[in-house]
Amino acid sequence: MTSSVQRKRIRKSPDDRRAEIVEAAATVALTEGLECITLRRIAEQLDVRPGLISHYFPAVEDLVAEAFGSAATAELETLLPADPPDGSPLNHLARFFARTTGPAYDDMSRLWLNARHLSRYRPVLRERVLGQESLWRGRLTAVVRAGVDQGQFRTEDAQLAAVLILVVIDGLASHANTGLGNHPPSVTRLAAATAERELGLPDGALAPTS
Amino acid sequence: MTSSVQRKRIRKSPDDRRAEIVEAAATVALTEGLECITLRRIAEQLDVRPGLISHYFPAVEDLVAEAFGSAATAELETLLPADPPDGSPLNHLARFFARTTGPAYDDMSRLWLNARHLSRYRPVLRERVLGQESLWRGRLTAVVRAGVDQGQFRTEDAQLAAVLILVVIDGLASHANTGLGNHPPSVTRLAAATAERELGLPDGALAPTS
DNA sequence: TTGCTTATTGGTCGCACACTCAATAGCATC
DNA sequence: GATGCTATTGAGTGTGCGACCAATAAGCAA
Repeated sequence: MTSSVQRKRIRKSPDDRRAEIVEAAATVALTEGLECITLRRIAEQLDVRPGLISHYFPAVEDLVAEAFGSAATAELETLLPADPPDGSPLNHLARFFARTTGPAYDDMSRLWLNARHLSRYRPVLRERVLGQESLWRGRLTAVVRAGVDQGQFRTEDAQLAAVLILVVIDGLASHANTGLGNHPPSVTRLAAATAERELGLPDGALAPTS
Repeated sequence: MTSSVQRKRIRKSPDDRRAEIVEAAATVALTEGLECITLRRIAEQLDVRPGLISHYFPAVEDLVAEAFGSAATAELETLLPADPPDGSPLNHLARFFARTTGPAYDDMSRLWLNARHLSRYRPVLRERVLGQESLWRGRLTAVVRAGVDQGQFRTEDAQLAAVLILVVIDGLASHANTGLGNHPPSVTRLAAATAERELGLPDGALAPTS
């Protein structure tokens, strides 16, 4: 008959709970960074006990990888949906470029930086990052290829062009990350020009001239 | 008369000790990452007690910033010496490009990634990163400007061109970091072509055609 | 040689972390 | 309403971290 107050327990199906945990972790990853994914932090956010997180993810590293994968997949689906909605490849690419160089992409670009760095120490995360890179590259390559097929783009190697675009975007993001921040639009314009040239597009076709 | 064995103490001048500590921390930063700069780790490497490190750096964060600054400055001095040795701006730039996209730059490129990410949480480090960015940008801009003056390069805005080159290099490094690793030389070539175009150089002037 | 300054130590504190596991209570099923 | 399965808890372990500080010895100056 100890006076200890017992905690109200809410019991959920393993699938639901797992999904909840991953979602919470993905949110924390995007807003605070992957290293803030701790048992305590996630448990607090879900109002459960740390032990429960451990129960579903015996090793935190697995949860970290899962969270990154979840966030990256969701973001990619927004940027370049698998089943292309209406619009030409040029439209899709222009939107992709505009979004990934815009402020709405800040969190995700930070997360990429974060994940790439951390993946040096965490093998499980590393695999996920490689997987996502390949996914993003594939998706973008498909768009480029479609554009070539429709005569909108002209390039020798679609995949190579896609990688170049990703490299340039990552470079911009990497620089922006410190907060030199929003480099003058001129840099973004120059980066766009690089992509435009590679795809045989006229100046300003991908992003508005500043 | 306790039987505790007393440690042999080696007493050095504050300046020497400080320099020693920063150097050790810079090495750790380059090889293991900035988060491995801990009182215990650095103390162990120098064969002193953790308290001593605290004595010189009451806040570890300051040591981290110092270590990054030291490593970055040393690297820049190697890549783009302040007092240019013999060689034309084109030579200097070509060497800079070759080195920063080569394997010898791996550690430093990882460190940049590391520092940019960490600077999100550590204000002191952040300031250092911004300072180094400005330093690198300035140094590279000077080279570009010299090349323009000598008629080797042709570009409207030297600083803008310099930033674009840095962005492309960072993008390559960021990608390479995960270990997709050494992307095919073709990507590097494409990146070089971007810089060449921006500087009004013929194809292959900056880096050998693959 | 003696004395004094101070660089260095050793010990300790409090905190946050991941991980473990027996006990327990929520809930689907009958 | 009773039963059984298991999702969830509570309590605890051990590790590594930054920070603090009184005591101490190294080595310079007198």
